[in-house]
Amino acid sequence: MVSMKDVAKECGVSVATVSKALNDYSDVGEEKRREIKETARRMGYLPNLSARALKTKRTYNLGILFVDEAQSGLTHDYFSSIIESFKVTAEAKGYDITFVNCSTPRHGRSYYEHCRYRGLEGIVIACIDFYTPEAQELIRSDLPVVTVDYVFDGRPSVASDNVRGMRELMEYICGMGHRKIAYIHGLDSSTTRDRLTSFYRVLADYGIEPRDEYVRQAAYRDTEGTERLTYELLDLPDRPTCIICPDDFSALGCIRAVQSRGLRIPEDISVVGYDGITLSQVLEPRLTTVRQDTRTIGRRSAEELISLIENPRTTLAEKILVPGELVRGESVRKLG
Amino acid sequence: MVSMKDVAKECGVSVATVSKALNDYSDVGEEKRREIKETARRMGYLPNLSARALKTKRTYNLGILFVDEAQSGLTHDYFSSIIESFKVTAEAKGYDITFVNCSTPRHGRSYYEHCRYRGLEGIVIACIDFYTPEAQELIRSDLPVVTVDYVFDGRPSVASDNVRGMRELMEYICGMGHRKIAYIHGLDSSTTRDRLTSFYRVLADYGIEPRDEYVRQAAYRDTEGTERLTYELLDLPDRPTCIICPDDFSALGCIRAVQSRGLRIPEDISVVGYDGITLSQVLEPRLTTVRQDTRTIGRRSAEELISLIENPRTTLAEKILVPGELVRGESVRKLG
DNA sequence: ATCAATAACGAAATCGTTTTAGTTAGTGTC
DNA sequence: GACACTAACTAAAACGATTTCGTTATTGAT
Repeated sequence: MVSMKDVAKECGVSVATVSKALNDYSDVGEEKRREIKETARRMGYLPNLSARALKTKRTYNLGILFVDEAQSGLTHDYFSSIIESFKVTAEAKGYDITFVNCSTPRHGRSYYEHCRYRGLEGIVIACIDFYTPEAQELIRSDLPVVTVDYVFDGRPSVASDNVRGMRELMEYICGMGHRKIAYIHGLDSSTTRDRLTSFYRVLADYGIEPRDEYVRQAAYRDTEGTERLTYELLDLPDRPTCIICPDDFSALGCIRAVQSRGLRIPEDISVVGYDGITLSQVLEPRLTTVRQDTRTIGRRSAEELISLIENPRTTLAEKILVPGELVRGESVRKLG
Repeated sequence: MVSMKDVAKECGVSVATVSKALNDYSDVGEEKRREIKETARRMGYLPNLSARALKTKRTYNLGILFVDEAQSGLTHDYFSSIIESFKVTAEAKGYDITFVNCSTPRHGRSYYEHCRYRGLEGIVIACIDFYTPEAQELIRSDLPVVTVDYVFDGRPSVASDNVRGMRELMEYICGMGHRKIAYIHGLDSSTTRDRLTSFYRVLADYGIEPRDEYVRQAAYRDTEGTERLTYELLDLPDRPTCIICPDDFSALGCIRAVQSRGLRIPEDISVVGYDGITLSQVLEPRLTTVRQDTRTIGRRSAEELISLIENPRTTLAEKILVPGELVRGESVRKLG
């Protein structure tokens, strides 16, 4: 590998001058600067990041913590899209992205230790169990951290506005005349709680008495669980006219159940999802859902994180809420 | 940050001794070694990767090149699963994974230059256009490289065995009595060519005359294209009894078309996909498809790459073929 | 001519490791 | 007691950049 020393020798100057020329310091002549830059290019010089990082403490490397337990991480459309958008934004600003090692390697380091070890300048955390001691250590640490869909006091976070999203979805459903609305919600998390809150509020707004037997719980993306619970809902003496699924993917389970009972969507029963992933719009009928703005969530996370790194003193908006968008598919029937 | 110097001072020894103790060199006393390791731990010492890399030229960082043009990268189930598996394997061996920057940042470096700059020790390449000059530069470079689903002479690659996979699928379809088989194949690539080869071979094996009007082309994962082509196939005077889609996801388009013509799967027409992603098994009816072994593909890619890095002299198997597995769903009807 | 200011460059220290080549002290042998 | 060995440690030179503090030469003002 050709180093600054080589370039310096070639140009007959010192390494200091080469460094300054390449970094556009003011105290190097216009002539020399051009010559040095040109020979560096010609010789195929590439700066050595390790050496630079050693001096400057800057690695221009961001970490992304993202646990994929049982296929629900990288192969999870919602989070994958967020990551993709995060990546694009960060790269445009000159940062690279490294996965935070989570399969606890031989050295047995914690997330935090691993981030320090790897020299990551900031971390975005998404799609993990935020309540493990290890996760908490990282969130509370001195490293710049941005969390996605989870709010920790005093730390910046970017989240989908589930309160508003579910409100819009519910108002649409109620506006279509539905009064018997079932909600198969996801496992407990701030996301789930926000959506539940809106679910009950809108019911109240419309003067609808909430019914316990209409509210069930399944894991996100669990098609089998949602399928099973749908059967239960369909077997109710007074069955709902609309079923809200935890998310678009699990809605597939709901759809299976409905179809195998010989019912049609939306003629016999309405079904809605949440997320707005591509899948939801290629189903027949097109699913009514709330599209979460993953582009913006990813982009804002990156911007926030980088700003945190580059101007540590700045007080930042601590909680960024990104609104979703109601997608009126064809899976909700107008009643009455 | 606490460095070796701090640990050395605390223990009253030299940095050299600390380094040797921590790296288990033989010429440091058992007593001292234990003491040093213990104080290092107690003081929260973490090795500085940049400094180490500067000396040893080892970063324990692998690159993954993976272009996500128009949502077909990270949000692509097949490749996402491969990456996930690659990641797990590599991390278990002490390596971290960094995305190779592909959105050409301000410095305007090529893939290769970026890899060198970032100090990546090896690269796995998947899901990109292998025929760009930039990609070729990287593939032909002196960096350890493993390609997925693409074979370049003399360089190691890991690929799904599409020849065998399509053969099994076709033999199953023919075995079910189908003779009028349409194939909507993907855009040209070695994967597509392998599958086409098997498609025609099995037709020949069964003495079936290939019919041009049954062979169409759509982009992978393009539901709309597949939907449109399905209409064309259904409108044929002598329409096929079975349609092979480019992949599971695009099969959704095919299914839409079939359903909106009022036809049923598999009673009126059989439909099969390829990939075996989760989606395919939660559809109604469950899709007949070929499950590609993403776990193995990812794992072998990582093993191959790391072996290439750690024992550069070793001559390795240059092309690793990973067999898939026929998944007999419910979407192919038995004829006759 | 003198002095201060500036422009353009270089020497050398530094970042935190690794590693080579010693050095020192202790042990065993004859 | 002299010798060779070994065990256990250290000093110091890298690695490739950045950056501080000089140094020198030139310019402009007086």
